[in-house]
Amino acid sequence: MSIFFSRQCEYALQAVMYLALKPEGEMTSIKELTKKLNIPYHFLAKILQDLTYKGLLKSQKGPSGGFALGMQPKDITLFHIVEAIDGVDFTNKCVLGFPECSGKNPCAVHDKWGGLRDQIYDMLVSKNIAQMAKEMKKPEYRTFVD
Amino acid sequence: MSIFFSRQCEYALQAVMYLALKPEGEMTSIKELTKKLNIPYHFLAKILQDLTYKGLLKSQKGPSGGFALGMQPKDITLFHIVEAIDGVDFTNKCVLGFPECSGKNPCAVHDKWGGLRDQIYDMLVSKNIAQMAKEMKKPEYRTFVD
DNA sequence: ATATTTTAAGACAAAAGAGTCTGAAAATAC
DNA sequence: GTATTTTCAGACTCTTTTGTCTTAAAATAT
Repeated sequence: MSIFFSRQCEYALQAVMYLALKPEGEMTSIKELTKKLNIPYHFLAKILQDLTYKGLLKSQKGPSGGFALGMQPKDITLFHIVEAIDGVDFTNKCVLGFPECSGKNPCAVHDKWGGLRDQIYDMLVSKNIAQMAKEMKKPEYRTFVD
Repeated sequence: MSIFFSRQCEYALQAVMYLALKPEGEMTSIKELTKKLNIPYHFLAKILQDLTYKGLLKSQKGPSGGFALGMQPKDITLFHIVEAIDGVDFTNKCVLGFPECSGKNPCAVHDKWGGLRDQIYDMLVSKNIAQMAKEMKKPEYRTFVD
């Protein structure tokens, strides 16, 4: 099982961050993405199509075609991607699964989780996708191997 | 989808907290639990059997039988239950799903998530199950309806 | 125009998660 | 000992998630 995001969503986050490192206007093929990120080809294809349909990416068919960001990098955050793929139920659901849990009728960790939820949200929106991706390219990190 | 724990795990957490409110030695039947917590009967049965096998609960067959805590309430935390049902991969896996993410090769949110992970852990171990359950019984809360 | 390279679309398969059903086994009560 | 009440065990089904495969459609290059 994945930790917090679905597998699809993890792949989406990784792919968009990878695209964010490319020079504006340059298209990247699924082939390159699956190779570099080690994601099943057709599975990733569907995810990228989905993100394209939702406007986060744009696509181009034919030779030298591929995918690129559909908006300005500074206007995209991890939260946008999570929103598009997994939805954002985590912002309002009880972490222990009590259906009746609410501010007036809180579960035992209601407030604690409330704070954590806000911090998770913050983690997803505090930097844009270009900043995020750049962090990962630093020579001492190199999560994206050339 | 559930937020952070699997459905099974949510049910397990809820059931154990419910049992923690019962006087020591008293057995509670699946029937009562499913009724009060609104969990599918046979599904809960399997979960309780699992927790029993792992020593967190004890069981008793026959009339006036049922389930009860298998250890002192003060020695059980939410973490023990999560550990038994979902496992604790969340304590060491990358939240973005990068297989190669580590302290030496961190993803863009590695440190941020590290802090959050610790806080989640803390949420699960800072109080024992009896304290947790009592919070939920407070008259002004009443997540457990009589 | 034709061949090539790419995404688009949808059916399909495999695996995991959630939930159901049935019958056996054990404990109790009578 | 018999009937009843409970857990125990396992097979089964349904749904969701993950992943694969095939064919079509569009764009490009020659």
